[in-house]
Amino acid sequence: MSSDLLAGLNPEQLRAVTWPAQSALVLAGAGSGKTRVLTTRIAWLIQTGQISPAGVLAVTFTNKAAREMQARLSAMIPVNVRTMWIGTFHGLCNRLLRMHYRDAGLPQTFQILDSQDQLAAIKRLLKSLELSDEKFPPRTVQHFINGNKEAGNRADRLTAHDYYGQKLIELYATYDAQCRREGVVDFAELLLRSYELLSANQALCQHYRSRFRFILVDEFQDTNRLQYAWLRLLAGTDNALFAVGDDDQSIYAFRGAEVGNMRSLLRDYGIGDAIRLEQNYRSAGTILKAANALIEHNDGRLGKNLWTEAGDGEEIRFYEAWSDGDEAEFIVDEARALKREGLNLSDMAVLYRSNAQSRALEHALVNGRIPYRVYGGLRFFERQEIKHALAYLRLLANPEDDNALLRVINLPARGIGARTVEGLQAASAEGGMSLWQAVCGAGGGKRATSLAKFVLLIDAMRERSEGLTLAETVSLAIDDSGLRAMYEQDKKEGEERLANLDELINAAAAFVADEPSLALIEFLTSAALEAGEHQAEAGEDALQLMTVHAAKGLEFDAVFVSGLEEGLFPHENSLNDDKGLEEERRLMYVAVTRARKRLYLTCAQARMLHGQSRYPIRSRFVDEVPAALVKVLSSQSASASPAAPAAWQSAPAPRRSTAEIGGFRIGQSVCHAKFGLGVVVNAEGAGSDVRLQINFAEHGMKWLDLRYAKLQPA
DNA sequence: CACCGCGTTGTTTTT
DNA sequence: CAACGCGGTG
Repeated sequence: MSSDLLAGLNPEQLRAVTWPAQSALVLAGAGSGKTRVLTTRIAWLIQTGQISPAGVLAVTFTNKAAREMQARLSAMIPVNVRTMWIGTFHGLCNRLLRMHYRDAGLPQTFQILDSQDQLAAIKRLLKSLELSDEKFPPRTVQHFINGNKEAGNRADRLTAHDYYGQKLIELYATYDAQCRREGVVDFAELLLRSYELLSANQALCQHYRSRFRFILVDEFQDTNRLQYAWLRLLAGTDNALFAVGDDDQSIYAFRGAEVGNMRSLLRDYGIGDAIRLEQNYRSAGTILKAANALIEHNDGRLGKNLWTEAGDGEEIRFYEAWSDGDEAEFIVDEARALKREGLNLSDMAVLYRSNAQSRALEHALVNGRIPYRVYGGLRFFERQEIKHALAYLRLLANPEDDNALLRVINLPARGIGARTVEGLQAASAEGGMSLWQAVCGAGGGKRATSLAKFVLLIDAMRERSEGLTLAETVSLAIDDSGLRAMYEQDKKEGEERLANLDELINAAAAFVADEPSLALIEFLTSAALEAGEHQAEAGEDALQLMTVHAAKGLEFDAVFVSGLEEGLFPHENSLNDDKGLEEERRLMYVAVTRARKRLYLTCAQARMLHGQSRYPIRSRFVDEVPAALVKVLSSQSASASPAAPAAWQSAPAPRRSTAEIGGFRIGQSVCHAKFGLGVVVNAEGAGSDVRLQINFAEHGMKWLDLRYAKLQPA
């Protein structure tokens, strides 16, 4: 009964769940029961007969979120979730393109390029066009292409005002031609292609419009322009677009997310006002007050204030360490203490701005014998040995896949070197054929022997794989290609890589294809689309380490937000404009709202970065937390400059609490007998052996040894 | 063709 | 402090 379904919802949640068949924007704060609202609404729509399961279209950003939604739904109502279209934008577009590959102008076996593959393809293209990657950095080209695809622009619709721009457009066009020839599709292409498929094909579009009367979108603040256009296309004028998001948690603008889509949605669909979910079920009051105060510093918000029925709870703890090592040791000690108090390590997280920061933490954790687990970094299907094995499989499925061929034509080494490959590329460009065709057509000579052997190898593999199961095929590819033998030779990393290859065989064995005859194609697709969620946790209770980005959507009893220093968090590359700074602040907001009971903020007065010591000042975000909510924990630095809460509430001007080194501080103006006026920008050393880096007005950057240099404050 | 060593260069990340 | 890319040598 629907009464069961709706039981326990608060009034706002209830309003959102039972919203009539119209478009809506739900502004869902952190910990306000967003996923519950989304899934309950789907269940309610089905239960009240407003749609059939096949009429559900629900879009998420990660596969994990999609799976969670499916799991919760099948727990709520007896329904086959496979009939529903619940998935990521890319997953759903893939589904669409597979079903209508002819209309979309794609081969049935089209494969998906992940970002790595795309970059490799672009590098290859630049090389074949003899463009220096200094003038055309591959990453810049990649960014240009993806940015334009996400704006819905094909190369032929672009115009340039200068030579450089013109070249980029040409590159874009040539890249697309290359992808078409090879039968591959990048991530942005999945979206753009399915957008074009629907907008060019009235009947098809109408079919889906009448099917998906209710479209639900999660994490709407993270959608880009093309994704919003795609949603609008499917919604047409009659369907209800139900979007859930939080502008304060928009942390992916750097890769094209448009928070502005939230305002656009209100305008485009004549939605009077957003439904606000502001009651928080996660964090203690003090933590929420801190989060609210912090995010208040941003402009142009849709506006929202989190509150809770729970009490204030504990104070927020702030610790300013001497060094990054000291900071890490502090965290280790506190984690150990919390564990003694009965908290599981897995209910505690250490968050940081960038991955490089995990090193110092890991070092201290190993020394302190605290088990930990680092999230992020290399994912399963991105590992090189896995990529190599997949490349052989892709060649079996489609020998025209130049990317795959180049990856493994000489791996393991079989006497086909760079010069030979260059020759092949020249031949393929000249003859307008794929590399595989060029390999097959190579003439006589010594080189041709090794090339002919390679053709024989791949063809033999394909023949032998006939009638085999997917797992057997994967295993065969690993063995026959010589990959296994190659890694068996490798003393250093071979063992782990072999284990991963075996894991790949296991994954293939567990893979269930929709269409058995396409099992290999489907397996390769899912490898690209789900680069591999982090593997199932080993049983051990471990402290969780991850970037703030990776922590979005998660929650922990205790959270350490570390490295709160200007230049690190907020990151220095974001300090140039207000937009960048505001995104950093939202990142901080995400970090703070991960904590249920206890929140630590930590920073260090000295930090190793890029092999150099830096002496940063405390992050402005620390100062944006009201002092009354914070308990400053004593440290050695506290005695040097007593950090009385009142003292660090003198915002907005950041106080200089930099460590002194040799009587000088970073940022200080100094005067040198010979070089004149300058500013201290960096320092290293200790005791009497101190060196300062100084930017002199007249003489530029210099390192000076304090023992010899005659330096005085200016 | 393969390997070694030097110099450069460093965000965040899902699909 | 790393990881990666390039250029030179065996």
